[in-house]
Amino acid sequence: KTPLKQSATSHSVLTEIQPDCQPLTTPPKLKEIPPADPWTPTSNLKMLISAASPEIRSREQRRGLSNNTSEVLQAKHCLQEQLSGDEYEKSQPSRKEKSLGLLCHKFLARYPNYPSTAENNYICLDEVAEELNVERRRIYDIVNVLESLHMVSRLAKNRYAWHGRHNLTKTLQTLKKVGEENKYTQQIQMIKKREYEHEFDIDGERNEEMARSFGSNEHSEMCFVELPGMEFRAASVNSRKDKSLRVMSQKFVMLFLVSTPQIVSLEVAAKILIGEDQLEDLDKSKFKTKIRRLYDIANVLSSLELIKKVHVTEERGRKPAFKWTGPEVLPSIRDTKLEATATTWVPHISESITSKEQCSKNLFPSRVKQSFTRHPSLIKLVKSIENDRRKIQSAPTSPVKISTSSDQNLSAVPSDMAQLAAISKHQLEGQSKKAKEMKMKLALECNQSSPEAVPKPEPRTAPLAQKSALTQPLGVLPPSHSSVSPIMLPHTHSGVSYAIYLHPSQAHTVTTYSPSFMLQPLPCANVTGIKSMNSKVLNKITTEEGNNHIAKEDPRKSLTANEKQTVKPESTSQKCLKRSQALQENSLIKRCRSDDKSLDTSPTFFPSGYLIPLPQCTHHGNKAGFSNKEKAGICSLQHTTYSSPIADEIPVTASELKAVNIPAFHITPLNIMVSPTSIAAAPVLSNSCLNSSNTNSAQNPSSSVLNFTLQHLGLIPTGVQVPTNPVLQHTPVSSKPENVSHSSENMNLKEEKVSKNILQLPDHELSGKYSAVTPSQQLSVPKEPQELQTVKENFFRTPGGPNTVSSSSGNSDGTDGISQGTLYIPQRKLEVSED
DNA sequence: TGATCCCGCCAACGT
DNA sequence: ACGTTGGCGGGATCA
Repeated sequence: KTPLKQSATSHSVLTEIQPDCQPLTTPPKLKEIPPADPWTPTSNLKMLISAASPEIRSREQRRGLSNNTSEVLQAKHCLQEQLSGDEYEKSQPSRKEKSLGLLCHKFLARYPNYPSTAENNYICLDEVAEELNVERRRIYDIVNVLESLHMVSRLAKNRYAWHGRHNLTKTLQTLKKVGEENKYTQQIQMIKKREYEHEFDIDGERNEEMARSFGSNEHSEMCFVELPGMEFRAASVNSRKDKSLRVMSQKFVMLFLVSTPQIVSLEVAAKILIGEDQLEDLDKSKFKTKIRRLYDIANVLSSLELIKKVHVTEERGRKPAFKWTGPEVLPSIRDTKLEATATTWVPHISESITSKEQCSKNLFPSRVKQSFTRHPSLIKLVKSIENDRRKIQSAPTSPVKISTSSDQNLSAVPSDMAQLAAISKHQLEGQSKKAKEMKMKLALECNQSSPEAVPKPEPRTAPLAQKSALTQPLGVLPPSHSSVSPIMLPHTHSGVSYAIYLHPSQAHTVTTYSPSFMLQPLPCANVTGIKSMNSKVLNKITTEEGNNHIAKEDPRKSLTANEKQTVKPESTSQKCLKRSQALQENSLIKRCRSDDKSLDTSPTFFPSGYLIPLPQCTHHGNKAGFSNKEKAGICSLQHTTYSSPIADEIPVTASELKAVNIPAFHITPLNIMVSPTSIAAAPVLSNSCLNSSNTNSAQNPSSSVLNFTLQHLGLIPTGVQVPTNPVLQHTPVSSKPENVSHSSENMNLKEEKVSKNILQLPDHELSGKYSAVTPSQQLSVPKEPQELQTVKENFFRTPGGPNTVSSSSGNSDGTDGISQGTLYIPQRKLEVSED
């Protein structure tokens, strides 16, 4: 049968992850095949035939491929099984053979991980379904999750474009950001806590729960997160009523990205995704359905090797879970920068604020509410807006764009630019005052910070970025090292800032790494970004979940785990104590020690105050206003409410909002010297430009300091020295051999109306445009002082690494349901076992 | 058994 | 009206 042959080819491809498997011809090839088959005049007929003996074929194929790797093994197993029952063979392809995971492998095998622009990577669902001998329905399942990762995008009915992993990094970054905004971390904690309480059947103090759920749930609604380049196209083609799978898939991924041990149990995921768990009417059936769906998603994510199945063992028993095995997701440079700009940092601040909203909540409870109420659409809007903003920002600076005068799109830009510039100016002025104030504060709070360190205020504000910025563990830069501190400090001064003082205990929370916290006498120590590295270790090892402990109480109390617990008002805490105590004492102590070592410094003091720039929060809102017109309308209203000082000052029209958002824009026309080869780098540069503009290169810490810091953070091995050029540094950290082909697949960007896109980059690559910077790309970027600065900032900012999770602790005001030291999650012992 | 999750009905949409 | 998508959950398999 001819069809088999086709499938055979795909199987061979199955072998594994080889990125470049036949990048070129997949689509055409597929097409060819059908004609080859004499027996099937019609596709339908063919389908039928294939259906008749799919298992047989697959078997044959597998045998042929027996030399292949893991896949083969499975196949063999299947075969063996079947062998035992000869007669049955035909009847049972065995469920596994039909599994979505396997199907997905086949599907993925057909397309290169990094398709070149040249080839037309179109996917015809019908063809694929046919070739893979599956019903179209199944293909939808796969495509939907791929779409959620922007690995494919729908061009038209029955037609998709294959992007492979080009956009993956960017997508993940975006998802992570959104996840943080949604306070998924806190939600997870909540759920765990609840479970815990449930176990003990403790006094049903629903009050807290109610409050908590209240806070956490609201945003559970979220729309499909789009990438800058792709959304429009897709939107034009199909209605965006996207519901489940796509969105669910994204949310699921977010959970991994914001979790510190990057392990998510199905149960927790399902609850969060359902979102209504608050009501406690855990609809059994609904829950069950959710789980089912999650399995579907997990299967394809597994095929993509982004996650893998594991089991977490708790007192309760073994629970299915998945562990993130995908790339570490670092905040994009751009984002980081923005964040930096947006937020003012105090070195010691260990607190992390997940979202601006959170900030706003804390600061202004009353107002906050509004912001919280973000409608699902809002989030989306914000996202898209942000994206737009980025584009715009990058545009001016991006060399390519400049060079390409030919762009028609550019024409639009100028006017916008002008507006933005004007606005930004305005902002700057306002901010500058505040900046001064900030400086003052900083100076007071941290002796270390030298006046020079304080950069001038930057115009650009990055709303979203804020959250992450706060996340930074102050510990990274020990206060004692005054020289260093300046670096750490974000130079941004967004206008009004508020100082929040955290208790040491809270500081703990901040730490990405929860387990260690409690014991640490010195908050700073905890702060140390121990980050994600741990996660690896954690595997198979017992890990505690729900590490975040938030305590409002006096810091001293929190010094030790025991003490801390004692402090806790809740009865639960006691119980928790019992359970967790032993554990804490054991492993935690170890960790602490190690931490201490690394930290060495010991600022005994914990001035953990951090300044939160309100304006930025506002900006967030502003952003929303910014992008899509339609959305803009909606957004603008809400945002207005945000009420940041700045916002107030400025009329809130949508257009204005836009301007506000883009402040960075004018900033510096960077003279970016980009190496010709690295077009992709351009975006990066632009980012750096923005940030760096304020920053003096002089401020940069000595390389030795940098090295020291990095080493302590575990970002680089002790022996390693970071080259002067930070950019290069990056490589070790994130570099994965994903070679970034600068080539961009030329997704039909043209379609995008976005004039702002300056992306006239010759290669049009999505990644390039959007600044999805891959490690390799970064490398290619010529060193610039500014860039250096940026990189450094990134490092410092993300001591926690990809895993850095903003802890929930932030809300001291309790506005947020979760906040209030009340959120205490008992540590539980988790055993993660791989399957 | 509980964990997985295939299968395909059928509704919501698009054309 | 018909074809495409894809939510959904019964119930078969797997471990």
